[in-house]
Amino acid sequence: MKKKRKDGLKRQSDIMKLSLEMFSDRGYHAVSVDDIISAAGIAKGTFYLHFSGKLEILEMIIDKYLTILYESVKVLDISMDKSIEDIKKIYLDVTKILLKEKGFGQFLKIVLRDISSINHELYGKINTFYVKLVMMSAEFHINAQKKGKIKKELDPVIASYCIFGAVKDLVFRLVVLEEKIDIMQSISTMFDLFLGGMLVEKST
Amino acid sequence: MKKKRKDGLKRQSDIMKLSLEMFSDRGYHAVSVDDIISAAGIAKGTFYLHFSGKLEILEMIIDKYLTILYESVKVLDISMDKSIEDIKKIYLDVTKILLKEKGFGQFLKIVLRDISSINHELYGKINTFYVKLVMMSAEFHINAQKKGKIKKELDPVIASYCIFGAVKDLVFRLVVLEEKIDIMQSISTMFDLFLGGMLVEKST
Amino acid sequence: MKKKRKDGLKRQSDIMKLSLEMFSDRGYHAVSVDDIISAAGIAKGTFYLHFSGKLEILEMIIDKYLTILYESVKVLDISMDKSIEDIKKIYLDVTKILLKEKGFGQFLKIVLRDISSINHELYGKINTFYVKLVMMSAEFHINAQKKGKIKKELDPVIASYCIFGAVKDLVFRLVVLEEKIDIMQSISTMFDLFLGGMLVEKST
Amino acid sequence: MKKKRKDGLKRQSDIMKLSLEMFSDRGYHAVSVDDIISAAGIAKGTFYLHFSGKLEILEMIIDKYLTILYESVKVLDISMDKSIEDIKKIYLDVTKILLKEKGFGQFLKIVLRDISSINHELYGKINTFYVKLVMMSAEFHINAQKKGKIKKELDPVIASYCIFGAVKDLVFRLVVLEEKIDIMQSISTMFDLFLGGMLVEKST
DNA sequence: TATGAATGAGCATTCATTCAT
DNA sequence: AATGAATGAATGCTCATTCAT
Repeated sequence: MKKKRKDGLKRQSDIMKLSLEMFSDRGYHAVSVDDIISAAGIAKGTFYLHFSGKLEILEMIIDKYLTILYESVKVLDISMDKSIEDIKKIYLDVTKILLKEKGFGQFLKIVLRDISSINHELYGKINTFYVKLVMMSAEFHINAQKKGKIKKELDPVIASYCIFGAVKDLVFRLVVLEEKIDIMQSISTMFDLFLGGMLVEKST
Repeated sequence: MKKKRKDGLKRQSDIMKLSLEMFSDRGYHAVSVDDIISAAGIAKGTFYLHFSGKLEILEMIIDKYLTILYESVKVLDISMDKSIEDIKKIYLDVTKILLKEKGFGQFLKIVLRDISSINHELYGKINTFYVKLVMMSAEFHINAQKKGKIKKELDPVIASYCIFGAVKDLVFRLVVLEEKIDIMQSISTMFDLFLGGMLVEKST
Repeated sequence: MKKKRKDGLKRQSDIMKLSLEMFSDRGYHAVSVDDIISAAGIAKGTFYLHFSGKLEILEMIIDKYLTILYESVKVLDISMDKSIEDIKKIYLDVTKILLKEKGFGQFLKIVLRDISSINHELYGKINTFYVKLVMMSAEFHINAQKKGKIKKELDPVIASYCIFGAVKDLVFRLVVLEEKIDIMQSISTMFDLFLGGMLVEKST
Repeated sequence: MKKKRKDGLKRQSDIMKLSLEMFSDRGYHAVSVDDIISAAGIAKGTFYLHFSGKLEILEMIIDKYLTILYESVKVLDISMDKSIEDIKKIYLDVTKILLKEKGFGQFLKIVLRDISSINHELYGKINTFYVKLVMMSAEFHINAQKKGKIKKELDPVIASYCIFGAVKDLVFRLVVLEEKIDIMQSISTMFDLFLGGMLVEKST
């Protein structure tokens, strides 16, 4: 009966925030529109006033965070010429900023757990970004290879996929499985592993 | 109207094969029991004669392939003392055998794409196996570290997670995204990367 | 296609009235939700908008009439001190009022014919009311015994159960079996029987 | 696989005994043919070899006990001329014999709890027997009225219905509700009540 | 903007019964 | 006489979406 008037964008943003949390907690498929509207305290019609359906909410969530990520990546892009230590620092800084927002973890959880099984071109968007990251990494490798810093015989794309595969799995265990992981040690080990390899150098 | 009689197990196995294919093609959530029975040309009742529900089919599929995988892993387990080259060969042999069966690829697709969003303790089964593999790898590392073949400063568990993360991502792109990937080169690069690292050794 | 809009409570009440009639006519088990919705000319969803299931409708019907009955009983409760003739009159008045509403007869039919075979705690509600009635009667007996109006050697609870058993059977034949019964004579005979017994008093 | 051959009648009787127990415990509607055959350890087909369906089993059970009851009633029928004490004794004897068989209690439970809500002419059979009993009682009353033992102003049929209504309710509470009831006292009170009434005789 | 009653296709499941073996 | 795989109509229920108010 009450017609709580709100600024349209504010309401939309509220519903998105709430949906993100519910999707993250219970999975996209397990959350119904009814769940969302009763949690948001709005009527059915109001929901469809703001979104064309359940999928659109997810799309908007994905778009929102993807926009942020593309922005963040620009910073890395410029850094092409910097040293590994600088890169490392920038990565960590960006990561810290992103993880500060609660929603980003929830976004990651949905992306890593659910998106691939929803399909609707949505996975494409995510994958496009992922591939872009990998390719940036590959370009960086090529650059470093030209400078003689990195082994020339390594395929830069494949190597990049390996690194991001390892990182993705770490994030999955952290965000989706909620394992207690010593992140600093994990990252440190990853750097050592990817930079120096496992084999003991044979001293001649 | 016709009652096509079959041996109970044969029919069950037929339905499972068909379901596996449909789950793999269209995703677990997108396939309804109706889809399965109309594709299988059987009546509703016949389905529920063999399975308690849609989830049970998936469980039985998972169990079937997990059993095969646990069997396959036994072979690797014994190989603890062998050289890296031997290990490499055994892995490739097992992989070849597994990939020969069409169903195994479909199983992998479901596992990598859908399972994490279904949850129902089913993901646990898969993860338990995955962790077992990682731990076997870690034990192998420890062994190799004792023999001085592998760097002692690398955490064997984290390193193993990195390797399996990279491999998982490769398989995902291969099986789920159906990218055309040069597998031999990918594996070769992965070996070089993980064994020798990226950095050019500074010759003094 | 058309969306006949109604006040929520009005529609709910309409469905209840209709269900009551159908349950009464054909028996609770013989009436499916489909039967109800097609008779009511509403969609499946509309039914489940108002009721959580078939059983809930019955529960709400029971609750509605039980509330009325408990209200009616309050009148009797106060009358503890009155004479048998007064009691008789009040009983008849209340009965007349109740039987005026068509639904009450249907309610009685369901209660007497179906409820005991549905069980789901629902019978408990009915039985609780029935026992309350019997106990009120027993208290009245005790009162009358104290005043020397009624034989002291009769167990008041058992006697009350006898009376209500006889009445219940009468109502059953009237409402469920739809026998043509001369109610006034039946009640009159019952009063004579229970008050004075069957045996001819031996005059000395 | 095993084809346990049994005498047809023995098997039929076994299934009936089992069904009776299950119907009595869980209610006719709540027991499926599947329940029966799995409890009996026979195959679906075997069941339909002996019975045309679930309802037929119930019918056969009802018929069986009704036959016994009609037999028992013959004894009472002859006793028309005997005294109240003799009648009382015969009733108690017959009751004792009947209650000795476990199945009779189960039969009563089904009859009093379920039958009226199944309807299918089956209730008619039961009711016919019930009415026969009532009418026998009425005839006895008339007889006794002629002999001046019982008040002439009481309608013998209505009075009989009262008595049987009271008895039915007692049996219901005993068999269906499984209340702990002092049967001897109940019967004793009932006799006192129906024979002598409640009112204290006014001595002049 | 906002509401919430209404929709109906879709889904999972049950179960009495049939019939080829 | 016995089996049990197969049937399919029937049933209960969900849920994204629409639309009159």
